[in-house]
Amino acid sequence: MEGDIAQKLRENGLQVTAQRLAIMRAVAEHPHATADELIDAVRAIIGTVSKQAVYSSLGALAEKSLIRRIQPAGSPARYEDRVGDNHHHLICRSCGATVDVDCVVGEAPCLTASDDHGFDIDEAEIIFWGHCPDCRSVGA
Amino acid sequence: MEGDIAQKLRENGLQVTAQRLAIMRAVAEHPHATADELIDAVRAIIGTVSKQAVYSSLGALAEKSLIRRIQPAGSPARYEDRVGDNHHHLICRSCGATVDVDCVVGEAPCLTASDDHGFDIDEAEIIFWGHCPDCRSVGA
DNA sequence: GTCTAATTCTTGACTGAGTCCAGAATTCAT
DNA sequence: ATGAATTCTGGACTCAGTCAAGAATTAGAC
Repeated sequence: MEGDIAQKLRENGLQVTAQRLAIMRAVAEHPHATADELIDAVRAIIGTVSKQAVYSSLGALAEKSLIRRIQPAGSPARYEDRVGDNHHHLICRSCGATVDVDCVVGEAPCLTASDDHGFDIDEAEIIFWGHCPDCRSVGA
Repeated sequence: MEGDIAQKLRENGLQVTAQRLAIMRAVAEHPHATADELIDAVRAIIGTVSKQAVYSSLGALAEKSLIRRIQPAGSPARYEDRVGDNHHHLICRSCGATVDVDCVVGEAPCLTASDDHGFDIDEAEIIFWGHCPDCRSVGA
């Protein structure tokens, strides 16, 4: 429901705007999409948006953990809907395909570093790199 | 020894050039440096290099696993010397400080995904995000 | 419903990191 | 020494993302 989203925005002190609702919808409908792809998706929903509105909303939403941002090496940032369940990602080196992978040890295991060097760690980001079945068969 | 490096290059089918030797030295002397910082470091060693030479050499060296490239979100790529020992990184969200962390479970544990989706996985990249002691005390 | 302050959006210029290209210079096997 | 292959130089260019100023929208107070 659109209402749910509006409420989540309000709960986090964010104003409810047509752009943000559309962005949330676009992210939900296009998991792992880039900002550029989301701009197109949002335009398909409400006609027009500025690049800036999308970037700043994605930033605000990510900050409030309503969405999650992942930045794989060699690729622009991607956004997803699925938050709060410590899952990781598996990315194809040749085609960039991105899939979700549940956490190896079940319960946020890797969240603990062997030595935290005095840091206050709040997130562990894990990316598995490899080649997807399609690209392997092509010999990439 | 410079000779060791030259030999490693040859073993991997790469030609030995002044630029590459200097790049290897620069990476060794500046762990976690960005390409830009390395360009400066290389210039300090051999006087001049083109940006391109550095980028392409870093690429070739990383491909042969003579160095490792890490690409933290929101920061340019960084390079390091320490390869082959499955260690991870801990990065400060505010100042970008990067430190090495040994693997949590000792022996490349996270290298196994719960479900590989048919992918041929060759690397697991783990980045811990948080705030370093300095930035915490400043209240960042 | 109206008003006002704060937040958000638009437009467009701009930066930073990295890539592409063509020609010149080096390396290295013979 | 010689020639083929690799690597380097320099500069234009792309792509992702940021900055800034003013216009528009939102939401709480009346």
